[in-house]
Amino acid sequence: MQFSVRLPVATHILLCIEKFQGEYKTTSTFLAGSVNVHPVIIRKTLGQLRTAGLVEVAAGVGGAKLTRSPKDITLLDIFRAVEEEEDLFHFQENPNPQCPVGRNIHRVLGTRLEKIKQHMMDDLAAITLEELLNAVNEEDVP
Amino acid sequence: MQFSVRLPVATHILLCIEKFQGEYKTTSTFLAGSVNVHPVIIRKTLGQLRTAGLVEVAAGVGGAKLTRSPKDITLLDIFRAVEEEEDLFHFQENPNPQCPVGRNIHRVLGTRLEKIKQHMMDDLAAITLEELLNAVNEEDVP
DNA sequence: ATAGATGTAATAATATGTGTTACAATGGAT
DNA sequence: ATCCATTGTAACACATATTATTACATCTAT
Repeated sequence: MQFSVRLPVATHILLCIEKFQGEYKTTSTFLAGSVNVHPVIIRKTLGQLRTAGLVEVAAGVGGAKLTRSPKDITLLDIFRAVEEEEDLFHFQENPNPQCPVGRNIHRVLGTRLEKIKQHMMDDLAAITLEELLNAVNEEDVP
Repeated sequence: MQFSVRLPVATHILLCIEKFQGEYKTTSTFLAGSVNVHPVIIRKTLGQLRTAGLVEVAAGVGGAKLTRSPKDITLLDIFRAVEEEEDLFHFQENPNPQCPVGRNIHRVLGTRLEKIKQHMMDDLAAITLEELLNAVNEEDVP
């Protein structure tokens, strides 16, 4: 079980938008060429990023740009833009309320798993697009 | 995107095995009654827990028991027993190596996501079956 | 031997993720 | 005003993962 490719792809898109700003028009086809997915996937993802307020996309003319500085965009912003807000783990719906384990498992285990998810969110929030962009620029191994 | 019901179900199973040890024979049908899933799901999950060395199952006669104390079984043990070992996020296979973002994204983002997964594993390792069992016993709200 | 139980394969139904085609709508360029 | 590259979005196809269920061979205390 793993999270989908959407966070990595969305992050890739945002990095390209910022890196190539002014140099190339970052159309869905251009971005698709870097990420290596179908342009429609790019457009769908850009749509989610636009809904989340992270990018502005020029309808008609084409191209996208960030709405704010890369230092103010975190992986958590991107994660929330492309993933549903839900529990980290799926719980069995109707455990037996006659059983002391059954009637307590969701609360007892759920609260603890909730905290783990919160840690994950905190970790994602600590990584900015700027940090990733710097790493790409400084550690580039052509 | 969320993890499957397997970790919660496996944890439920282990809690029941320990809680009802000596009182009831914890067969797949008995456990299925508490978890509210099909007995075959229980048997498959018990199979994974047995492979991981967490339980012994009495073939033929029926019933299961833990191989060690609940304080020595963590959620990480259970997680590893029922989930594949893989990256937390799925990466796009072939990003464009001509693009500075494309040829660095996997390493730059991957190493950071790897750390987040490690934190999650550490969090899971910090929660023991004993802690959960105590919580079930002490906070039981019938 | 029998009865109840496990181990496991096979199948089905459902959901999710990803790729693709198609096309209306947009908006600058001419 | 028209053209054309582009976006936005629906529709569909396909693969994979998850969960439920049936079936049955195997096991073991009695």
